[in-house]
Amino acid sequence: MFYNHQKIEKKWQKIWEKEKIYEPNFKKAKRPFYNLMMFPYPSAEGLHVGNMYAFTGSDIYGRFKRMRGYDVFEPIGLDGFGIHSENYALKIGVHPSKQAKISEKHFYKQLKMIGNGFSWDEKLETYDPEYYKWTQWIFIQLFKRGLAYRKKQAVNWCPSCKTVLADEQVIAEKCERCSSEVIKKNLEQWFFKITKYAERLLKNLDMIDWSERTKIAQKEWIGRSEGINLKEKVKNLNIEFEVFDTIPQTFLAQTFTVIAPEHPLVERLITGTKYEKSVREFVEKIKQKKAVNKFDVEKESEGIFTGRYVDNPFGTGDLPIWVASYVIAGYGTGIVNCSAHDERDFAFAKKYNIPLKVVMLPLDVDLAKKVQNFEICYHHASDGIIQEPIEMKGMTWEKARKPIIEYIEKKGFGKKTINYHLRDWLISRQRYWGPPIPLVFCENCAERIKNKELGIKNKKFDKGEIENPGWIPVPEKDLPVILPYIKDFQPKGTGESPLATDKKFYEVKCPECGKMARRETDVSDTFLDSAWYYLGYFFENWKATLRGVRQKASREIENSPFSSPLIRKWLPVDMYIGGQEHACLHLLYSRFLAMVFNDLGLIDFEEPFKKFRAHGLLTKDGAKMSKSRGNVVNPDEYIKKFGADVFRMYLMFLSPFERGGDFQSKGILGIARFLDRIFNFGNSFANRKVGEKQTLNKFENKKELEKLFHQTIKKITEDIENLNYNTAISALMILFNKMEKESQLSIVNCQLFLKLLAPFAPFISEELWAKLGHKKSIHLEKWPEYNSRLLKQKKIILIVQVNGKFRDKIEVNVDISEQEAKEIILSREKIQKYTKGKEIKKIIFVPGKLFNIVI
RNA sequence: GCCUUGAUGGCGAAAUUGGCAAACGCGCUAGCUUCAGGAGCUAGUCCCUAAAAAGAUUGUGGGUUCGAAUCCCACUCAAGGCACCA
Repeated sequence: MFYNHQKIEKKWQKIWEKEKIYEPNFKKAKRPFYNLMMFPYPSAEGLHVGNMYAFTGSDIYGRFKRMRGYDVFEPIGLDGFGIHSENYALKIGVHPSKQAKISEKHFYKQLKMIGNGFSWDEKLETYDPEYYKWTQWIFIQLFKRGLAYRKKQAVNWCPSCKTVLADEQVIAEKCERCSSEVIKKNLEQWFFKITKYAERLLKNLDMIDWSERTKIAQKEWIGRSEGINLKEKVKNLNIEFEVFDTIPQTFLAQTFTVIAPEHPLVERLITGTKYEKSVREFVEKIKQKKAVNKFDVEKESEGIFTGRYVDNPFGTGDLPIWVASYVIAGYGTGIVNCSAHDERDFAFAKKYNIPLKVVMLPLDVDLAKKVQNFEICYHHASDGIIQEPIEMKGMTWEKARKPIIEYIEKKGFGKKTINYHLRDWLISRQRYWGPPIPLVFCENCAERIKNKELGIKNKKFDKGEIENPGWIPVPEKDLPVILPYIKDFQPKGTGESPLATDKKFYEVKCPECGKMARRETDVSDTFLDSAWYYLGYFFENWKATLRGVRQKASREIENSPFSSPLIRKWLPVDMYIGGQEHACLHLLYSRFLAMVFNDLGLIDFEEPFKKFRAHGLLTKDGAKMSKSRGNVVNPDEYIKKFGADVFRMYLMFLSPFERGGDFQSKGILGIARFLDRIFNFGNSFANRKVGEKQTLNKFENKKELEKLFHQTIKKITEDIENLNYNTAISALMILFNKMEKESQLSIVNCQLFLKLLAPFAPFISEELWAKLGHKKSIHLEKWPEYNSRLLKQKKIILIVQVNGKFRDKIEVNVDISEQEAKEIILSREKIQKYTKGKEIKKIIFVPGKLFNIVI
């Protein structure tokens, strides 16, 4: 019989949706399981095969958990607000609000095609005003607590997208979205204080069950480094500053100091000296080079002497202060003490003939000579021997660290300090398609705050208002600030959003004092939309459930969107699956916001995703799929031709889910054949009644097959739990190959097999299940249990080795003793061939496994 | 430079975590079939060999062990990430 997948799949999509088999009862659910997959952003015509790969992997896990008795919630939505979708709209010349509706239709259609068990009733879109109302609300909560602030600094600017970007969105100096070279611009922008949470973001990583590589990536991005801040004074000037040093062991080797060109102190150091003009020129030159990011670290380590000295607190001579291109203004204090025990410092000193000093030597005499003669730079050597200070002489570099830090602190030279590489999250964007930042700038209120008029009409200014004078949040009852329709939505490149062209939008009265004010015209970063969406599903549902109807939440702001009892019940997310590329973007931002919500008392957890697994990358002919390479695979054609089940199983059969794989369509026929055979096999049972031969559960006279069934159940159960779908499918094949060869299989065997197949091939298993006469969906059936007693073997194959080489195998009782085995084995001809005339030195016997004769 | 992951037949891969290397699938070869389709069935398919026995073989080189794809050391290559962070 021909398997008409197109007809069958359509039929079941409809039935599933109508009968709501994937909609959990949020209130009554006994064993809630939140199975989340990163929701897609519509930045192209449709989903590509990589998305399908990820969604299928997540869905198999969800279906498995559902059959294991959990109330699984598998939501879906679209991250359709923001630069990703806007860039696509720009490309095809359609207004983003119009394109959003088109994408919605197409994406949801594709997502239905793949056969996932989504809760369609709960879907959400981030551009829905009912959704971004809360994105704005969250912005205001952060503002009020002083976690959002405005600051002018050199920021990443994408000349193609014509907007600023967060550090996390700059990948290898290129824009995360369009791969253009990112440059630096000095602009005033909104930031979220994620650095305040650096330590917590780092520490909590030890408590969550995440893919190790994702955790490592976050750890490195946060970049904690412990060191010491040394106090310094500038000679003949009333200037004091600190320098950060992570390797205080060699602090006495420091012979000069370098300062970043952008450092505000540079001006004060040189004003009125003969160095003034040349240093200023140098600073300008470096700034310009840095702006276009054409700065080669290796080749262009340049500097200039400022004419000033540090009054050395250690009494080892004054340290000349240089401006050096390799110092970063934004890290540590932007000023660094330099020594012969640092490669860059060493090279810099050699280039400009600055004197060096050595305080640590290797044990090797020849090498030590070279170090002393400044021929090589000796650094980061755990076994280097410290020469100074005298108190630590003879200690190794590694061992000296602690006592030297104590020594420095005791002498009052400096203090222990921790620095992080993590920077604050740049949140504003000069684009159209995003949630308007819900703030208003009022000159009058700015004046009042500057004049310390901190309270008016019984209302006090909050922390955010005091720290950002003049900036007043939109009252929560007035949310959302609706994104106006602007025909010419193109980014302007002026440093202002297209919203700044709409007078009606930005001319508002100050919500605080009533005078004329100007609304913020920037929108917020897309990653803010997606940093809380996992909560959004519950928020809307909660409201709908309370009202007993499924409808969107009302416009009124309730106490808090997060106070739903369902959030307490369903969160944090039990299993989150997504791409590794979001390790330092979405996954970091989501954790940060959850911590903030936790601090605000909105939620009772601070880690949103208990378990996270990064799926592998699906490549095409060994290369990443991308439009520029022209190797993007369109899944629709494959689904149309072979069916969703074949496509799902083919993708999962490629390789382990967490490793990713290479899409070479030639193997797909194997899976197509396999499902075809299953379909024919299942149909041969179709005309029997369900009740018939129900008792054949016992597998009479088919001990071997019975055992295989139980082995397979065990294997697949474990494999799915570990996301090893490829070997689970292989186990299904092995079992089915055996079943086909059996002449008298019971309907029970068939049913059992279909259940094991169900998470992988939801349509065909459902179709055959129904043909067997079942009224209830197979996806709501109970997952088969295996009998571990049956798996115990009485007879086993004992492997016989001679000198560790495989020579023979014999079937014996599982509990055979060494002596018994020895007698049998040594009498065998095959073995005698090797042992004849040789002395047996040793016998290694692993019970139930192996017998090794050493001669 | 640093970090992560990986390297096993013609290809995708498997190996109970130190105990029969190559399960399962693709491809290929031969035969049988005929609902000419995305065919099906049977047998074979790591290398050397006419075949068998024996042997060699998991990127390279070394080590630990009765025994290594698996553990340790050094290196090579590939993919991805970070990178002036003192």
